[in-house]
Amino acid sequence: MKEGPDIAQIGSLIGDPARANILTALMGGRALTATELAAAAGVTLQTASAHLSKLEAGGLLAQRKQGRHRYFTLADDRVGKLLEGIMGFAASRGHLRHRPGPKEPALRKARICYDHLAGDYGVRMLDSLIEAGSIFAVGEGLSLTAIGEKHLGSIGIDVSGLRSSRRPLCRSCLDWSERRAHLAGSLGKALLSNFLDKGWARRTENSRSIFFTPEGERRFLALFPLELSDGARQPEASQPGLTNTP
Amino acid sequence: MKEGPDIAQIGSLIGDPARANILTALMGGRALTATELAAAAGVTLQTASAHLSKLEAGGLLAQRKQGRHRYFTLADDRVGKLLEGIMGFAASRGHLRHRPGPKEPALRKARICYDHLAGDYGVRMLDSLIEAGSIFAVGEGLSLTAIGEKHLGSIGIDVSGLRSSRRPLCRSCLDWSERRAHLAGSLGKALLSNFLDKGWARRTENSRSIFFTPEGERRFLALFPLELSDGARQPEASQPGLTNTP
DNA sequence: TTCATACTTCGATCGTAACCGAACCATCTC
DNA sequence: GAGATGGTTCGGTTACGATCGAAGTATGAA
Repeated sequence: MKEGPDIAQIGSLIGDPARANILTALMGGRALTATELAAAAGVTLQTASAHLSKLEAGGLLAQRKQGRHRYFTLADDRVGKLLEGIMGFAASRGHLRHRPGPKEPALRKARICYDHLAGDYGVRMLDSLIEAGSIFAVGEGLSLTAIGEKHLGSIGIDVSGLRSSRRPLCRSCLDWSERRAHLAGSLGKALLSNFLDKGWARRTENSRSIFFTPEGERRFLALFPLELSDGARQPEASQPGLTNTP
Repeated sequence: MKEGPDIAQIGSLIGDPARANILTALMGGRALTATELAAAAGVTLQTASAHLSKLEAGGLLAQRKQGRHRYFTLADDRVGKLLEGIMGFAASRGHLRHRPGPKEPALRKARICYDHLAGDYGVRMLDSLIEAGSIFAVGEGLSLTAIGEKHLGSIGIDVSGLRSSRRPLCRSCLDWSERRAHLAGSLGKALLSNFLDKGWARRTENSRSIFFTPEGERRFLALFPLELSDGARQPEASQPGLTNTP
């Protein structure tokens, strides 16, 4: 016993329902105030304050004072990835919260996962990019190709600018609703920002779901077509000479 | 609030120190009885029994009755991956258990991670395989090459047999002590089994650490050489035309 | 059958931590 | 300055869950 890092500490941080609600709310990516988080968690401000202190001490949250407000975010994208990983696991065990609520379908269709697009649309986007040869996939690894750089450049994504950041360009993130990978990393973030900037979609209040306008939806689907039928989708692309599929 | 899967439930399962000890012990990969796990967790048998019921109900554990014994294991390798992910996160935040114990160095050198080799030696093995062209890496994705299949076949790994299993052949797993990737998946498992079978190394009682014999260590290091100096190691291999590095 | 071992269930205790009311600071507006 | 809003700290209550002793069930050994 007592081997390795202390998983119990962060487990218990995530294990409290109020704190889990706070973390889930912050998965939306935007910075929220203590008051907003208290409402999200369903507790009073005092209680939320105590939770927020613990989460920050545990390294899960970062805060930034702005006037008399105190804005909280997830500490970094590693926290987001960790939480999405746990969500994926929980979803696979059927531990959905009680019963699917009315907002559930919208959430499954398109939602924000920390800072990038997830849900059916997120998965579709990655599938389409792989099919088009824009992204090269090996197992769980993703890499932008020269074709992809040109392709995305044409819709206004400055790849070379993204590459200067410390953060990996492409990262695969397991989608809890689709149980398949979608695109994360700085490129995933840039793509979602691009859609929001163009007005194709907008964020909804108090929810992680992303609402596409009819026009935006049309354009999105045109930009990311899928040739294969749904049943035949192959998430793990391979190449001659490479053998990774189970 | 109340969006998405219930992360609080599994958070609280992992969040109890006794249960965390049980899970950590089971990361060793071997099936353990309730009595053994009670000892590992530092609680009485009754208490452990209650914990084990909860963990099983939560889908983290699988049990198998054998005579009057009841053997527990992690439910599957996804649980192992989840736990290793949390460990990696916890280690990165400096949440090591209190202070490094006497067993810590051995654990950092070579240990078992569910069913494959981790620690310095695990990371070295993967680095060497990539350098030798046996494994092709793109970001976090790993793939066995034709060269690698021949190479590993020569030391007694039956790759085609492994490929028939449902489980992915190659998978990268983040090492909490080295903070870099090591090889998991059915190939990772087969390699460790191979070393143990050959007597190069053996498992230690009541610990996840792996002990290499002097002869085994010599052979292991010869089989997996490293050309690059330690400082210049490049975890994310790339290929002309592929651009994934930050 | 009898005894021992492995484990579970029951019942009671006990500690901790989540919770909120109230009071207290800090920052902004007027 | 006074008042309002955002947030923290303090104190006391409460409830849940971890814990163990004791008794009960199942399996194997003699």
